[in-house]
Amino acid sequence: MQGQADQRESGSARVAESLAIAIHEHRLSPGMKLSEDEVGEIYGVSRTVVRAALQELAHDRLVELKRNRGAFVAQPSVKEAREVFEARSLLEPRTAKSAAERATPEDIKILQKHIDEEHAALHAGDTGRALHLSGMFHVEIARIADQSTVADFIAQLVSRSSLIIALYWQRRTALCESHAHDALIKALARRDGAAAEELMKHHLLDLLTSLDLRDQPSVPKSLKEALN
Amino acid sequence: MQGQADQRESGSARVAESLAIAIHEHRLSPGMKLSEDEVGEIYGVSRTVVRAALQELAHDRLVELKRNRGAFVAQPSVKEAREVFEARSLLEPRTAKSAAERATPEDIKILQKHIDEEHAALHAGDTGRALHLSGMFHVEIARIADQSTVADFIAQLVSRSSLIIALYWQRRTALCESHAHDALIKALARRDGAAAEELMKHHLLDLLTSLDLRDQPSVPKSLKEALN
DNA sequence: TGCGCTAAAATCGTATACAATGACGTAAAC
DNA sequence: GTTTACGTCATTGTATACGATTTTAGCGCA
Repeated sequence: MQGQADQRESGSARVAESLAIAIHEHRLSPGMKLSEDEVGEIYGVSRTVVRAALQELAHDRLVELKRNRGAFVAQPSVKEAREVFEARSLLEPRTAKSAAERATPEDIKILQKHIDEEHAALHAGDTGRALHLSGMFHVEIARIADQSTVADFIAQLVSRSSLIIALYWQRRTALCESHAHDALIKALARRDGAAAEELMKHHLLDLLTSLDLRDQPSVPKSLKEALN
Repeated sequence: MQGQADQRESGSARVAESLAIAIHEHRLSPGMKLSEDEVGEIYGVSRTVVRAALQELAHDRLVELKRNRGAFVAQPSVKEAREVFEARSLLEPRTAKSAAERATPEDIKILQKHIDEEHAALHAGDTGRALHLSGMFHVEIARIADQSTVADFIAQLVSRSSLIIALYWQRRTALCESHAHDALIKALARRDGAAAEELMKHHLLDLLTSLDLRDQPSVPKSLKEALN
């Protein structure tokens, strides 16, 4: 995702990406322990490459490395959650504006495909995959803006947002938020930068307010973690 | 820098920080090869920890990892240089505004100390250290804004800016740019958020325009690299 | 039963060893 | 003289081994 450009995907990059997707799709929950031996056995690689992968994920704040204790799927605090969306609100609206001013018909097609797949996944009941694709939509917009540096940051923030949603999402809002993406793609298609910027800004605000950020640090999986 | 919070600084973190500072201070030039054996011998550690450190630096885009070829101090392209300053212009002005609204007298003292040390280093002829301290000033402002997520991004962008300056700085501007930081600190001291935002915006613009971003990709150290 | 101590088991941090890939120099052919 | 093929060397990628730290289970005792 944010790794350096390897022509042939290195072992650690493959493991890191697989784990990252699993986290995005909420198949790995916040707080879960990622034992080096266990992960290595699953992917058929040695602890060396697993450690490299975990370090990469730790750098993206998707896992937390505790010295001599191991790697755990990160559990963003309420403060961190607010910070992530604050950072996104600084980066994404302006980036959406740039994207709107540069979007080609092919770009629009790719975005539309993302949305279609997202709807399909949602219809199939695979909310995890739908969430993942929803995030990819944001990253794709940054890519269209031809700002790979900002795109990397946004990709990282989207990843962390996935963890934040896993922890703080309020169940009552049934309809995920597909309308926002539809409106965005329309603004991009007609190259309306100002509209895209405004839509993205409100979309992020809606996302933030749909979270329940009232203090409860997390939902610990076991009593021990609760009392740690 | 952006690593996970380790209570006791791990070996790789120590090596990575030392290398990062050396890069910030322009003691390691863009394009230089960082042999694992060599670095390991210097710091008295094995290649295992050196590799971890290099991977961390690669994630921050300070070094470039070429598969089966090794690690090299990064040589940001002109496009990357523009992207870095574009990202900074998205993040730093608003962050400076937040910092101004939150700055305590102690914060101002710390910032002033940074400036003083910077001036002292400059006076002592240690331009490398002055440049490093100048970057730390920007990171410190983000820290004052109490936005650690954004602060991490800014820290990474400042690091990369150091490399960009090493490659594209125009020598003719003698006076580094100390006035800008002085003006900023004054705005922060009187809690003038709007002024701080505007000052930071122009400061970054000045920095960008003081670079010579006309295409020459770099100054290769040897003929071979030139023809690679 | 509950608490504290001890020891064993598990897991991580680092070093070393081996395999694989690319770099470089030499030599032969055109 | 230039170029290409090959062999050797150096350097990285991965696996394994060992020591250090933490966790946990067992045991005795209050």
